[in-house]
Amino acid sequence: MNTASGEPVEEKKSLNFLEQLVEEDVKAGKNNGKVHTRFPPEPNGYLHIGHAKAICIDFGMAKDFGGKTNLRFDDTNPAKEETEYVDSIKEDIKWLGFDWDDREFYASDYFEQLYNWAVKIIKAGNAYVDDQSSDTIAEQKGTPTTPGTESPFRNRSVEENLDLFERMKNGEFEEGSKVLRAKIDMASSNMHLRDPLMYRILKKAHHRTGNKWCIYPMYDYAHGQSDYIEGITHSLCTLEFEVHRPLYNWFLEQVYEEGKPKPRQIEFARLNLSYTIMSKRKLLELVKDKHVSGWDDPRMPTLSGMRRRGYTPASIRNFVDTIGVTKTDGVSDVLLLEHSVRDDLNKIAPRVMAVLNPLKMIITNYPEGKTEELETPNNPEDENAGSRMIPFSREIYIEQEDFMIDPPGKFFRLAPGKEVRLKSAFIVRCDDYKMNSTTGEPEEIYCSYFPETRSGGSEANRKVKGTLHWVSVPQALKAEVRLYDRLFSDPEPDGHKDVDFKEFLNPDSLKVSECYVEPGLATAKALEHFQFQRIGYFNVDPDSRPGKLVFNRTVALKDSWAKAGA
RNA sequence: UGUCCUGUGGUGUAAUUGGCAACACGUCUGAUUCUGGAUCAGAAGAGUUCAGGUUCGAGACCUGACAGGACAACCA
Repeated sequence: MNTASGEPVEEKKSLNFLEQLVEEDVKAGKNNGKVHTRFPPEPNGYLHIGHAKAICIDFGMAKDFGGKTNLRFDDTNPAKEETEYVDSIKEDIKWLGFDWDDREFYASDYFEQLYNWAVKIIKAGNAYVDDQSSDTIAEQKGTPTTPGTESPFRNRSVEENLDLFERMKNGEFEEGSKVLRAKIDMASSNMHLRDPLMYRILKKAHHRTGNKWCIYPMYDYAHGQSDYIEGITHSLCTLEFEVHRPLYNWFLEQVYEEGKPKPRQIEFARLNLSYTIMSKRKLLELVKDKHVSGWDDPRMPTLSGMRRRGYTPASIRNFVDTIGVTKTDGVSDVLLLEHSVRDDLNKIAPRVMAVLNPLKMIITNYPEGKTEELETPNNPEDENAGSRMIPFSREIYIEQEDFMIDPPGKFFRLAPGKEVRLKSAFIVRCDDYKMNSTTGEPEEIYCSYFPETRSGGSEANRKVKGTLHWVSVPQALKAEVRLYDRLFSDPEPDGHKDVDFKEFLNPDSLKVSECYVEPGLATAKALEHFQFQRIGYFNVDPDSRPGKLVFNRTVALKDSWAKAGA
């Protein structure tokens, strides 16, 4: 944008609350004005659209302030974590368009350091080994409204604690028989400060450290210290960690050395999407119980599922950008997401001819056996997209719903006696039709065409209300289409206390059928995007094979005719 | 009956030393179109959860309600 004088005008976009806080820190010279963030997934599931928001924020914030972002796997629980998830997470972040360079870290890389710091905290008298069972510890925790009670082991000597903790590490005790706890305040109004666990005994192999350790640090202890080790300045996370912040800071103070970057935790609202569930546990349930074909089922809100469905990285980034960053948790409408894909695909997806529910049209005055090639633009929204040739002949398929024997007033399509344009071809008039005696539906329609109305021809400018897409019968390719719809029929499937979210599974979320597509699609590659003209955006499923094409519907085109309730 | 956080059109957000509530999506008109798409023009829709207070002036500041969310895993 420019002013009359040619001066560039800064498009003033207001900063979100996170950017404001970070900017204040930078201006105040904290951490020498540096900004370094991290994205810390736990490798226990696939990334979903909610993670995409966090990724965009973590990487975007650093980029905006000239800093870097680390990828750190928060792998402190060997019982749940697997390498399969590590690989998929890396693939998804790259696909989304972000890069961590060589800064790929693991909390498990820090186990030794974390252990040494724990020893230091014990020596300072701020941690102790507790011999009680988890049930007893839970009981002593109190409730949000009543204070907890102190463990009888709370005041063991430093020497005894040191000895016990080392023996815990050496595997001398059974799983669950001892834990290391921070000694803070059993009466705190913040439950997380009531002597939280730092370490538990887990005799399980870890996906990276194998059997080297049999004690593993808890999230609160490991996460903040990992931030500190990596020189993270801003530890951005979701709102549910808000109450953890005092503990985050407490642990940090135990080991902090002057002059080093001091990470600051700031929380933002996680993404909630209507008609969608975001819980990893529940998504896993859908996979395990075979309600979907896998983590990458195109109906899943996972990034791998959305990629397969035909969502583009840009559409997801734009979506995240439009919903913004705040501390108010609400539910964003999937409509915004869908608008975002349409918007992106409209600009980049080549238009092709495809007929989902074929109805044969015979053009009675077109020479039998003749075929001609007609030129059609690849994408009218993109001047550089060029054009291609498509075959036309005496018999073509049109969409069943584009023909009505007795149409209502504003029906712009084909009906007996009416004229319509065939996209990039001719204007035709319907003269007659044949009914199928068993179905009671039209089976074939007979039309005459007007040779001079060919696109670019002398009568091409004749006004007709409707334009139909079509596919020439002899050259048509048969393909499979998978028509996807929302996985759930309720706006908040997991928002009902007494009803299981699976009750809201949409039985029509997938309809598989056959269609006819133009011959040029024979060479379409997996994940390639197209617009099936007048129908919707589709992409090629990885299941697709030469001779057995498979298309997924990403999202339908907006349809004001259907919406009018016709 | 605790502590912390949050309340702005249907939805998501904006209003940066207090100054006539803005934008996007959606909705509805109309124009245009060889996609009933896209595009363009326009309209409706909130007086900012409520009640007090400070002020010439409050969405913003103060007080008190109310509503929603988070927190009592050897999960992250």
